[in-house]
Amino acid sequence: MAEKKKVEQITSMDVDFAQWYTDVVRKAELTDYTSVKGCMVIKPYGYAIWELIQRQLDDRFKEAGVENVYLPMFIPESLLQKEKDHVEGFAPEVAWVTKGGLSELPEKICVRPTSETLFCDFYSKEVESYRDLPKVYNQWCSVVRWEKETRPFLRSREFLWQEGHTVHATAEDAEARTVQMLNIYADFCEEVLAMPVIKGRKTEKEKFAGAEATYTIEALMHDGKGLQSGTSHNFGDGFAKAFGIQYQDKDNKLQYVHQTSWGVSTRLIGGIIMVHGDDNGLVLPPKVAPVQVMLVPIQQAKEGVLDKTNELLAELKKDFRVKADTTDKSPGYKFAEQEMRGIPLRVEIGPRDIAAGQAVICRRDNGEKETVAFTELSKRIAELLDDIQKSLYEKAKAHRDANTRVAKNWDEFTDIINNKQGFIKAMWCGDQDCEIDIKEETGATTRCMPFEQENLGDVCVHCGKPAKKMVYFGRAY
RNA sequence: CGGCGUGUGGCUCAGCUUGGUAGAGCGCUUCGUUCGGGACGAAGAGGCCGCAGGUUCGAAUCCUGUCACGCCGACCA
Repeated sequence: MAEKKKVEQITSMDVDFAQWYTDVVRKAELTDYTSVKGCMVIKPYGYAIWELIQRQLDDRFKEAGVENVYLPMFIPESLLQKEKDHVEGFAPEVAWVTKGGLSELPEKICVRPTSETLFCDFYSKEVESYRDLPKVYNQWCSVVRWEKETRPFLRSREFLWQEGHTVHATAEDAEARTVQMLNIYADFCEEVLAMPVIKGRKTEKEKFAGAEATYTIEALMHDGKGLQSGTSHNFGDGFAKAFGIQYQDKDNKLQYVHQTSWGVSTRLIGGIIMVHGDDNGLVLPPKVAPVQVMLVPIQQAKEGVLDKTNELLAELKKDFRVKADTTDKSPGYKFAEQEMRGIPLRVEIGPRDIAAGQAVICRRDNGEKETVAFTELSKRIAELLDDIQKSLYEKAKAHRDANTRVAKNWDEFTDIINNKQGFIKAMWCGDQDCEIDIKEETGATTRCMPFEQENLGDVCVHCGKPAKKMVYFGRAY
């Protein structure tokens, strides 16, 4: 039998998707568990992905006029409680500090689950005149939410994210900023993460605690479940009234500001894994791959092989994130290892190649191999990385489209949920009780009311009352 | 918070039913041979069996308690 010896094979995604995910995270060395439940070590390779996300997203923020700041991780209880809906939404998952050193604190302090209240407190002092507006601040930080069930990247008790918080003079300005940031997220996901997303608005039930409107980008994972990948909230003047954030306008009248907030987290890494990964492990889009090209010398003890590898490494380093694997492992081991880590391209350099003045390039996404002359290597690698980036997006989009179905009536809806998974497009009456019934009966939630509405009929898919909106439904992470 | 499950070298696990000086594979170290899809040989290092009580001459093993982690639900990025 030509059966290869498989050392510690990962679980197939078709057998058990959740186990597959856990295996990939562990074997690709993205994270490790710690002695605090739900808190993970993000290992160098995983953190490098986050740094690439951070850098490229931050660049887009800066282009959009965003300034970075840093606020404390502690919020006094009294401050958290100023906005009623907000505190009710977050209270069940807040971690509290009750002691400082050996003495009880006079007032409990919470570890930020999100920083709206701190920003509001800050803005109430910072904003006086219409000339002070707008303020477009963002912070990169971690937040803590005491979740019951945790999974690496998808739901941890402490996670890394960015949270933007803005104040504006008018409702129109706030709305424009909310949508602008959602568009930045969507473009980023599609162009950098190769992850297609649906843009839309959350229902009243699903919106952020304290928000007037929540916009979202929703992605479909390989197993047919949805992932809320980023949100942008318009707060109107609700927080401003709770926190007394006012400015004097040109007519010398006091006005409340209008606010927004928006965020994406390390959950995006979970999205990358579940959108692009396969049974050989992680598959990284070149734009977020810490190593885009791995050089693998074959018979590296032979005269000239290592020299050529190092020569190519030095040359390619100018244009790509490239490394050479010169460990003593066998080539087959290295191949499998690099596939597990999702490295987009592998370049094999052996005695035969060197004699012929060429190398073998192998793509992670489809396994295709080709031989390329050393002189053409850099050019070809650039082309291939570009092509992989595009192919991954196309493949993910094709998968999402193939798993997005229209349900015209309740029979169709339940059939899809029970037998096919994926997104369901259906008409909805807009009634929250109906939304709750749908969830209880099927486990499906409203993912969003997409900006791009289609008319699929006149009546609600569940209750038959007149339909108000076309909604994406699905089971979600 | 409910259900299920698991805690034994770095990892995956066996041993537990029927108590008697702690095992395997992988990984790791050193040396040598290898190298085009997870190579091989030789010699080594490494564990008070999650924790605390109890039973016993004797506990990884039996009893009680406790903690932790994982998965599935409900809640949530």
